[in-house]
Amino acid sequence: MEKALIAMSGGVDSSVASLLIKEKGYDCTGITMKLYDNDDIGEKNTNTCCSDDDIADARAVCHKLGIPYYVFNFRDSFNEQVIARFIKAYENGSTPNPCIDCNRYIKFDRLMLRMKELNMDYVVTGHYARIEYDENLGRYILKKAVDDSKDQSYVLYSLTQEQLKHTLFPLGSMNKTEVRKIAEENGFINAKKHDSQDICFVPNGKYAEFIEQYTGKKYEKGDFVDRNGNVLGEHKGIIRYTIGQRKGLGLALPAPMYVCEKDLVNNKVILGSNEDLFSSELDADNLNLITCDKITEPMRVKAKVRYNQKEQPATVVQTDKDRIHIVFDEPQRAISKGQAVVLYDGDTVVGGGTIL
RNA sequence: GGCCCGGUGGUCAAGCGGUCAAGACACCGCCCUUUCACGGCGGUAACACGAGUUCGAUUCUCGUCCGGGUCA
Repeated sequence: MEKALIAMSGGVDSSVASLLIKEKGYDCTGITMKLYDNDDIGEKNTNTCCSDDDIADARAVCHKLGIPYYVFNFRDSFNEQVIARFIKAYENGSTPNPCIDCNRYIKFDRLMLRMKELNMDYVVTGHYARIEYDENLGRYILKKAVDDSKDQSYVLYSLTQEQLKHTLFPLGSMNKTEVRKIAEENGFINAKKHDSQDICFVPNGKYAEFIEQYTGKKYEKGDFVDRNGNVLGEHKGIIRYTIGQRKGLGLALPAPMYVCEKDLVNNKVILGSNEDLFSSELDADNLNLITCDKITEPMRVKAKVRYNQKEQPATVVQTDKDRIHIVFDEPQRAISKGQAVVLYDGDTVVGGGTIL
């Protein structure tokens, strides 16, 4: 009997994933990764991912399913691989996506290693995405979820062949409504729990405050300037802004202005109109390709530059071992350094990288 | 002191005789969302003061007060 290690957050999705995997006959073990202490982030032990409540929920579900349950302490890895990168990215003027790093370095790396050490076969998560083995390619491929509105393939583009081979996403072909229904039918305690949102380790949504508190640093104020260099006001520290941002500028202007650029050297934030945000090319590194080893000639794909965006037609070229260059058919809004570009061929994830 | 310009929500800023007094930014809720953003919906909130003209004044006139400019 194949052994599955199920990563449970305490939410509905991973709970239902556990049930489905168990029904398929795997030898299951449920676990929750302890990624940080709420004390670390100045929060009460409620309402955040990995809180005591979540652990209790996950444990209750495992109990109901009759499978063993453990908590793994991954605080150190999470600190180094996710939180530290997150902070460093903002300090460098980028806009990080910590969920992607968490998948890349924690769930499908640290956790997968542990799974292997335990002589198990699969890591199971509640992600909405599909993994298939393609005979023609001789490769595992990652595909979008059947429920397009819940598709999470974007945050999984970094998975390697080895990782895909040892991963199961039981919810990939389910609708969210079905999942909730199954949870209710099975009397899961979290059947009606709301979906997660915000950065898990910044539950109040104020990431800049989190960074300042965590690092003990203060990020210098500076000028907001327009594209001609005219000073429009004072910004509250460059980490607080991302490309395309409109709200939170605190400026009284006749028309909406958006963050177009961040000038770290001069500590300036450049503002412009919405139209100023569009551009049709980008470079990305940190390349991970799933459907092939290498893009040998210009390739037509659909690509997206943010999680919540529909794929856009584009042409990709690989410019280096680790790099690609993309030209979109139509200019895209607010392409932001640090976010991921993910390439699709229909429902299949070709690969992706980090925008430079 | 003389002359000129201006005083509309927390901020910026429309309106210039009859408007439920625009809009933007901020703020507060909600929606969207496993990132950050964008976006959508809703909410709080203003015509400096006094006296005139007028059926009616934020809008016209005159004072007062307060800014800013300018001139000897």
